Amino acid sequence: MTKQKRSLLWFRKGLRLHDNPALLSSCDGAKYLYPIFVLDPWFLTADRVGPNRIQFLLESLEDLKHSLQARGSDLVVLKGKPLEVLPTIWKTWGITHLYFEKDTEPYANERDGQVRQAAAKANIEVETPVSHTLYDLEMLIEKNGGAPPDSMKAFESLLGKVGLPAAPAEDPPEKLTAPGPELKKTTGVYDSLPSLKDLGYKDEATSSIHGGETNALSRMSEWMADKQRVAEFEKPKGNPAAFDPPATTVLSPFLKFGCLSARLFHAKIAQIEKEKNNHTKPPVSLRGQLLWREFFYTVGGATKNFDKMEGNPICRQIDWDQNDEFFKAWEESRTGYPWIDAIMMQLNKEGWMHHLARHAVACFLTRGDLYQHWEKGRDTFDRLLIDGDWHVNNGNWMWLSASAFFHQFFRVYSPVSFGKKYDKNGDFIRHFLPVLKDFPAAHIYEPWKASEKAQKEANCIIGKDYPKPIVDHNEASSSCKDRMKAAYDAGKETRKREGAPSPQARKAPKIYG
DNA sequence: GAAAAGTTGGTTCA
DNA sequence: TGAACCAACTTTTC
Repeated sequence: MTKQKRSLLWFRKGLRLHDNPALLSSCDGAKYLYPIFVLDPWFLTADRVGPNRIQFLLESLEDLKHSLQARGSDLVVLKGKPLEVLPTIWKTWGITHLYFEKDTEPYANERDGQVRQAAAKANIEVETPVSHTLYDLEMLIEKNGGAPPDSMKAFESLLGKVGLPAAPAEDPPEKLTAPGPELKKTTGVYDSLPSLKDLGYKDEATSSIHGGETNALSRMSEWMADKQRVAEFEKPKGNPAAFDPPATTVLSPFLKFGCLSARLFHAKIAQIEKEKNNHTKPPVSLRGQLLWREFFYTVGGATKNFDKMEGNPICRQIDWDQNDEFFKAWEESRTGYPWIDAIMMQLNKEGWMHHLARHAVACFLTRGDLYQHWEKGRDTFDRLLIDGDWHVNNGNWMWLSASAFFHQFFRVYSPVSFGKKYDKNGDFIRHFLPVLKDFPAAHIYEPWKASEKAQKEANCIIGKDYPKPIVDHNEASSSCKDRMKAAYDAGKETRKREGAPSPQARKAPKIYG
């Protein structure tokens, strides 16, 4: 007689019921279903993940729990290293099958490999469907001849061969497989979800963006109700200074945690594109934004040392400075450039900025002004962004620092003109840097140029109440450009000497489990 | 091998 | 507001 099927459904990302193939398979023919989330202490330190993202996660878990309960199921949350927690509970619950969504981040991949091994030893069947990305990345790499595409153009032509992404999975049944009776009686499970404080966080969350599948779906519907806006979406034309409301969808945090399925979002956009004769196209269109995410996932998953400069075959080797004063000033909104400092305040408070605002501060920290290493800025974003995503974040930092993908290092954003172009009056600065709010529009982007009298009238003395600029942008950017050119030239010499990395050398490291 | 393109530059001048 | 110019990278297209 065969054993009764008892499914363990391990949520990590993919915090949703819609388009969730792992959920469907786990219910299929099962006697009991045990849905869990494991709070891994590796993530739960303020220097690795800030309170805004953890709060967003907790809200997403709360929402998921309610949705599961509404369908006769439940969710329990445990704390500990997955490799220790999982074997304990699958023994206690007599688990026969384990389901979780595939995750290609290095930490997750390593962790999941070990979990698979432990599961195999315990005779547990494991199934890990792809539902975080539009495509199975392994398949994309294979179709591309074993190496990742190195530009968006190449990626688009690869997608041309592969076709459209699969449709989202069907919705789960109204009545899910019931949880086993011992689900909540197990040692170590949280009766109700822990708070930030319970998890050891001293600071409160300050973001106005709140997590969960319910919020994700309503935000998406609301945004897409205006079909014309979807059809005309053109990323480079967005306004980085708009914050109430922002110029983009702000769905990225929901995609990061899988509260929203990329495949569902893609299908909804494609539907509108079908209805409209005129619509923008990738890479600038709204659908194109999902393709950028997919591009960075594909390249990031198949490039050695993707999150480092050294030993990274696609990353230019650049002689970045190490100046902790500069870096701290950037991180703590003390550069003396209001446009830059206001964006960094938004990052700290909201855990989200417009894409172009990210460009402005990333360029300023690296090739534009301060010549600090992109890895340091990457770490700050990774800690503070609610949507902080390993693949996308690393990819974009290499892009902005002209280390990979983008090479026109002589195009530098001005920390004064760029913001002014969109927000002449400086409302964005006034909101996020209230110390400057009384400066007239003529001085708000360059308050150090205001006379002593004007500074007094604005109740803000530059050098005392708000810092003077830490560098002269014209001097700094011109020196940065010279150094970038020298670094590029040196790299060219090296490549000539050693030859470009062969496709073989660029072959994907085994990180797809 | 030359020309054009590359999701999102800045400044100046009419 | 838009065109010309700045200085000049790599990849793609022809």
